[in-house]
Amino acid sequence: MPTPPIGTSQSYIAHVDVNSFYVSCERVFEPKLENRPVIVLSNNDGCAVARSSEAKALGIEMGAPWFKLSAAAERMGLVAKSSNYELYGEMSARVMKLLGRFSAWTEIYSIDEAFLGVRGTLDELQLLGEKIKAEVYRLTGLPVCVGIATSKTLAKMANNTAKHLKVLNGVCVWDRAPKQTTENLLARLPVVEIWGIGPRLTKRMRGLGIWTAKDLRDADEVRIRDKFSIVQMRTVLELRGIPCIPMEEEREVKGQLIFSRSFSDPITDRVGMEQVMGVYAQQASARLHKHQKTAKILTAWAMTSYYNQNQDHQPAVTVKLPGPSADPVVLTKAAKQLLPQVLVGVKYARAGVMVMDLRPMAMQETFEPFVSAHEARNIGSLLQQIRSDHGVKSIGLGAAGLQSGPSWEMRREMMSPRYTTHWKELLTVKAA
DNA sequence: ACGTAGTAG
DNA sequence: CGTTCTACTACGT
Repeated sequence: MPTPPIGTSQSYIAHVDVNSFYVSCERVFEPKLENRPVIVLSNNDGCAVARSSEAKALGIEMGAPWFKLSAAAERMGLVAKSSNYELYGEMSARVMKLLGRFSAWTEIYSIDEAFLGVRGTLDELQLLGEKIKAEVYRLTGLPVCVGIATSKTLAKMANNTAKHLKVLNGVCVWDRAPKQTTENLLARLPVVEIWGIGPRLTKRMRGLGIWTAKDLRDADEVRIRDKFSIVQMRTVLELRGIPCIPMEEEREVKGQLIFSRSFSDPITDRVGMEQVMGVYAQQASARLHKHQKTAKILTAWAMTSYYNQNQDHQPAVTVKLPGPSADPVVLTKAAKQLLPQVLVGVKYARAGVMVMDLRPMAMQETFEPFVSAHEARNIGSLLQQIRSDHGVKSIGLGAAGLQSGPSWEMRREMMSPRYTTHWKELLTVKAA
């Protein structure tokens, strides 16, 4: 008697992503934005980072600078919103929690995307995709598309197909479509549209006669590895439906943390830069404390605007900390080592602090020859405690602790209320 | 070990 | 005048 088959159904990957995520979040709380061209702007209201389909139809590109759009916005009926990351972060958490109901095996890939390990017949998978879409919409108000295939790369491609082909109603199970259809799609899809293939690789691939997803899938994978790298070889196999990019474990903190921002007004002096370094270093300290991590290396940098070609300057320092640390005093001191390189009178448009080589904060009794006096007295934890009780702006060291917002604080003139995270900004509903 | 290139969202 | 921010992997030295 034959043993029963272990899995009668194949293992698949579902890729779920929210349509125009930031715009959709804004629409949940402001339904009059439905069916209108809407964009969400980057920090400082600099450029468009999310566009509704109507805005895309107006020809507004990703990254289009607001100063070039603002004049014509009213005539076009275009609505712009400043980014409200607190709102998006919270909506994202709701979606991800919900997706956990459909699979115990999920990978949160970005703020608005997740991969889910799923099984079933092709028809069952179709129903599952429809169910996911309907439930996310019912419980969060956000529209998603679902792509299902045997590899992550194809699942992404299926999702993209679901977004573009209206007849699919937002769900595409790749292997369920007629062979002829998927072959045509691949033959028409430029390589730059494939996950992992950017503009540089696209150019090099064209040189080898590889223009479409079909060309790449049918290319010799060993040749691809030799001409490019193992990453692109995996892409070739993934396009053939062979999973090569595994589902990743959830990582609590990444290998590095970066704090960087463009300024609303450029910084031209050492005092200003000193304040900025203080703020970033303390933000870094706060995040490290929150995750109970320490860093061994800190890099601080500043740069002039890319568009200011006659004044190009990018000072940077990398500092090996005296020992693994999350201490705000240690980090601030390290970040300020950038200052001697800062030229007075040069217009710095942005700056940042990056901490690397992160590792878990040592337990209490570990031998620590490099502990500073501040650390020994636990000032870092104290600051962290006060921040969590009274808000991140309640306390800080030196110039970074100043209350009045310096001139380089973020410009966010069109920001929506933080509906879901601040009691005073709750949505008001009026009964007719 | 560290810096650079390339990519994603 | 002005064009986001964060984080990864691979590779070459």
